[in-house]
Formats: sequence, structure tokens, C-alpha cells
Amino acid sequence: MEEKEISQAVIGRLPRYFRYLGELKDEGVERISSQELSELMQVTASQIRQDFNNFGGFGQQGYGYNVEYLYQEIGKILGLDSEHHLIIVGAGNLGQALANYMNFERRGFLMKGIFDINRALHGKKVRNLTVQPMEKIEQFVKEQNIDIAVLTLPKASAEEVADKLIRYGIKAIWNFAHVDLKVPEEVVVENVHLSDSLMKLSYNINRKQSERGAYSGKKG
Amino acid sequence: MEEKEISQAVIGRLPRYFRYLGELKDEGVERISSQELSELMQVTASQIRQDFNNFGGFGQQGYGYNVEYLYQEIGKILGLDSEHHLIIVGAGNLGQALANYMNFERRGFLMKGIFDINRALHGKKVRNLTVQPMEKIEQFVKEQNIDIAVLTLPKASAEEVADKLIRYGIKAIWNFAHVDLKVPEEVVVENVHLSDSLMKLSYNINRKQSERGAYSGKKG
DNA sequence: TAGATTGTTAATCGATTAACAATC
DNA sequence: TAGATTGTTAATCGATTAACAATC
Repeated sequence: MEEKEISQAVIGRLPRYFRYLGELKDEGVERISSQELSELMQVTASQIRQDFNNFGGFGQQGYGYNVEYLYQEIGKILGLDSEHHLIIVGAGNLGQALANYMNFERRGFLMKGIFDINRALHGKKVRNLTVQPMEKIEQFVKEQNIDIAVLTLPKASAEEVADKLIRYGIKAIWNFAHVDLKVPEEVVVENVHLSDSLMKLSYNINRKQSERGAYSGKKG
Repeated sequence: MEEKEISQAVIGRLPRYFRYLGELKDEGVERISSQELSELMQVTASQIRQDFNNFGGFGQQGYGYNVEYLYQEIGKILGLDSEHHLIIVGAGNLGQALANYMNFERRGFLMKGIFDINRALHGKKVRNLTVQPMEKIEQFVKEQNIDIAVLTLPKASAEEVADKLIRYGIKAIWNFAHVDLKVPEEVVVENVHLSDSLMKLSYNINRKQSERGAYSGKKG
């Protein structure tokens, strides 16, 4: 059975489906049609059915989708049925904030350690973790079976640290540093470039303003 | 002159161009061709030229693009030549982390205030700001000409707070709460859904693993 | 069974890439 | 001028939407 490649556009929509289905489930909704879900989520029913059918049919003709079942299945597709072991590399404000974020644990993302190069931070408690020096990281990654490294450190050191972590066996990097990491083909990188996001926001403010300007005759 | 709508796909790439051009500029590179830039950024030269031409030609045939000029122009397109006034709403770990992030200021995003509902935080210093109670927010937004609200608060209160802020005149929301905000057409929302990002990461780990499994005969 | 709604194929739309004439 | 490289049109590719037969 050949596995057809699922586009990242589809993958990018799965977490949102998952969230809406979770809410419906919590509200006690048992079944939902693509039509109803489309109204709720403001996407086309067609897209919903196409998206789900990438993974085989989850619905039933004449009935729709069972909310609980669909929720579970999308969770499995996203890998939320298995645990991941994370370390945070860089215990600055952002690193500490992520360590304190409870919600990841609920989805199976377990924060196992937090590291920093800065001696002043060593030994500091961050939620249930203690900031460790970078020298301890190799042993820790290998012994604790760490999957995912969260990079919350300055861009200057990100590439070098990423290379090391990959050598130690990490499989994925959640990258908050503002660089494009070069990694081997088998390593996953997910970027969160906050300043890029803020720049998009800024562009869209300007755009809406000039649109409004056009209506009121301020321009053109 | 009709303004053709620029697709969000293009806008989403601008910050990355901006970053690379900034680095080239700092390295003292004066000119660059779409071909050279394409090798550096790992995208097609065709896409680069198409993207830039959405905004009118920035290059010169036979020469390429002037790095400094192109950098400036993209900055302008992104609205980085004008200042934005931000407030952070929700002074938890993430809110404080963002307040401490120096790099936004450099691009004209000025953090003007930070607010929280939690009395225990009121008066706390976060970088150059002091956490204020939510009751002060209306006056502050109006008097300080605040453009952008950064929502770093629990999803339960996000919608309600967003509605208020919009009434007070905010133009854009940088939303870290895990909900889809309903806002009037003229208000800009840029979402940063961290858990969605982590779920995508998780999916891609599974995918790469099953790919590798296929090669090594572990599966299928 | 009749009605509802999926799963899936076909049509459309938009984004990316290729090609090349214009021009510096 | 000749060579280089853009700006732009045309071709391709992929993603979204529409339509409808299958089927619960």
C-alpha cells in the first residue's frame, strides 16, 4: 500500500479541527455533518471532507461524523496518542514561559529538562525542573530518550547547538531562534518566528488602512 | 490605479527576505541577483522575482538588486518604517517574556504597557513597564494611541477582552490565546497558536519515522 | 424506502515555475 | 556592443471548490 504524501496545507489544518472537535465533544455533541462543521469553522464543507478523506473515511453516509471518534482519530494522526520527551535549551524568559505552560503536558509533550549556558541560572527552579548547565545535555538527551528540543536561545548559538543535539540523537527541533537551521533530511524542524508573525501583522494593518483610505477618498 | 490584492502567501515570505537582506547588508554585500539569493534561501529565482514584482520592480536588468535599497523597500512594505504602540494583556509567563524581548523595539514595535487581572501582579516591574490592573486599560489605550494588543491570556477570557479592546479603538490583535477571535472586518488578527505548531511538529515526526520504517523494512 | 450526507471525481482557481523578450 | 539579469507572459502544478453517485 503506497502512502500518498499528505500536503502540509492539510496538516496545518488538523490542529484546528482537533480543537473544534474537542470543544464539541466537551459540549456533549455526538455527531456532526461536514456542513455544520463548515459553518462553525468558516471553511467549506468540501474542504473538510477532502481533508478527512486523505486519511480514509471517518464518516458515514447519511449520518455524518461521530465527534468523539473523529476527535480520537485526528489525535492519533497528529501523534497525540504517544508521549514525547522535550528539553528546553535556553532558559531565558521565553524558555521559562514555555516550561510553565501546562497545556503541552495534556497532549503528551512532557518537559523533561531545561538547560542554559548562563551560570547564574543553574540550579534555578522552573516549575518542576531545575536549570542545568549545557555540559549535562549530551548525557541527558541520551539517557532520557529525548525526542524534541525546544530552542529558545539567541540566533548566534542556535545553529551550533542544533548540530550538537542532532548528533546526540534528537529527532525534532521546535525552533524559536530567528534563523533557518540546516539539518539532515530526517530531522524535523518546526519554526516559530515571532518577529515574522509581527511583521505580517504590521503589513496587514497598513493594508486595511489604505483600503479604508480608498473608500473615504483619502487616497487614489 | 487599482491596487491588486497581494496574496498572504507572498506576504508570509517577505519577513524572510527581509531577514536575509538585512544579513547581507550587514556583511557589506552591495548587490545580489535573484539567482544568488535563490541559492542562499533555497527557493526558486522565479519566485523571488515574482514576489518582488508584486510591488513594482526593485531591480535592474543586467545588474540584479541593490541589497540596501531592497532591504529598505521591503521594510516599508511591511510597515517597519512607522512606529506601532503595543500593550500586552495578560502578564503571565508568556506576556512577561514578550515584554522582555528587545528585538521588537528595533523594528518599531514599542511595548507601552502591560496589564493583568491578577492583583498579585499589579505594580510588578517587567523590564521598563509596570503591570497595571485591567480597569486602567480603556483610558490607556485611548490616551496612548495604542495600535496593537498582544493577547497572552487564557482562552476563556480572550474573546471578551478582545471585544473590549476593539471598542476602545485597537486596530490589531496579536493573539496567543488558543481561540479563533471573532472581530469586525477592519480589525487585523494574527494568531500564534503554539500548540498547533507543536502538533504539526508531532505529525512530522511520525511521518518521517514511518518513511524510514519503510526503507528499513520495519513496516509494509 | 426516502432523505441525508459522505466519499470521490471533475472543474476551477490560484500559486509556482519556466521561458524569454526587454533592457540595463 | 555583448552579456547579464530583470520583468513579465505562458505553462504547469497543486490546492480548493463544486457536483454527484454511492450508500447508510
